[in-house]
Amino acid sequence: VMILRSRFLDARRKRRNFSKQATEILNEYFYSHLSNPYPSEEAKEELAKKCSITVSQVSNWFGNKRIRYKKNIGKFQEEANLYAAKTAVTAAHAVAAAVQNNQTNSP
Amino acid sequence: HASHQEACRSPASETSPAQTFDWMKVKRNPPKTGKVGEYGYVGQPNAVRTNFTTKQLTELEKEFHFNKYLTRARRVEIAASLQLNETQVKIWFQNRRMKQKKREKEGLLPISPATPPG
DNA sequence: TGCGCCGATCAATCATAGTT
DNA sequence: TAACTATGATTGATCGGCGC
Repeated sequence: VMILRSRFLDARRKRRNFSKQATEILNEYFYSHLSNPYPSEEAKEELAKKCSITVSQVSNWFGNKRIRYKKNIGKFQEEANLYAAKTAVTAAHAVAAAVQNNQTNSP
Repeated sequence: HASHQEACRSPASETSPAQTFDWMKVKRNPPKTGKVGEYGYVGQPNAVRTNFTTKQLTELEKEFHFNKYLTRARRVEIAASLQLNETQVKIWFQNRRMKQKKREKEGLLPISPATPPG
């Protein structure tokens, strides 16, 4: 078993978890697009900027998230409901704002 | 099988996290990387990911630096000398090119946070 | 009709960070 | 401190689309 792992011992070495808010942003996107969690290149760039990470890292995050989610959906139910509720509130606010905006400046 | 739950809905914000969408059912076919015999394909469809040895990777890397693209002839030579399928060599180069491109892209933008507000 | 390439993704695994 | 889990990155290989 001379599987020379030495080739790795250089990159994956020091890994840093993303900031909590970055993960928050990524999860919000993921769960609010659960029917099709495949952000476009543009969306990835936007997420990358908001999270202060690279586009590749956004791609890696979604790739890992999708695989791990479908591998064990049950394990993510709690998280899914959490973000579902969160986005629901956000959506409600958005609607409220839209209504407000509609009443104030709309022919 | 088919579900009949979507009538009208916003592009975002799902209401039932428990739903199983098509992307969750996606399954990749197992690798058909069978061993190459003198009589053509032999052996079972290697159902697992091949682990290239350091020697193979070193040679492939060396060749890559010489040529980013392979000719059919060169591919045959390398595959034979490294005990790999022509397909594996072809795929390795393909992935290597993508990796190279990603590196060039990464090593240019990240270091330039020049982003004016607005 | 087939092949190689691109771009995106899958899926398994590695090595580490965080938790118990 | 050890054992276990969560997570970011890597990579051989697949999928769909494009051009020749």
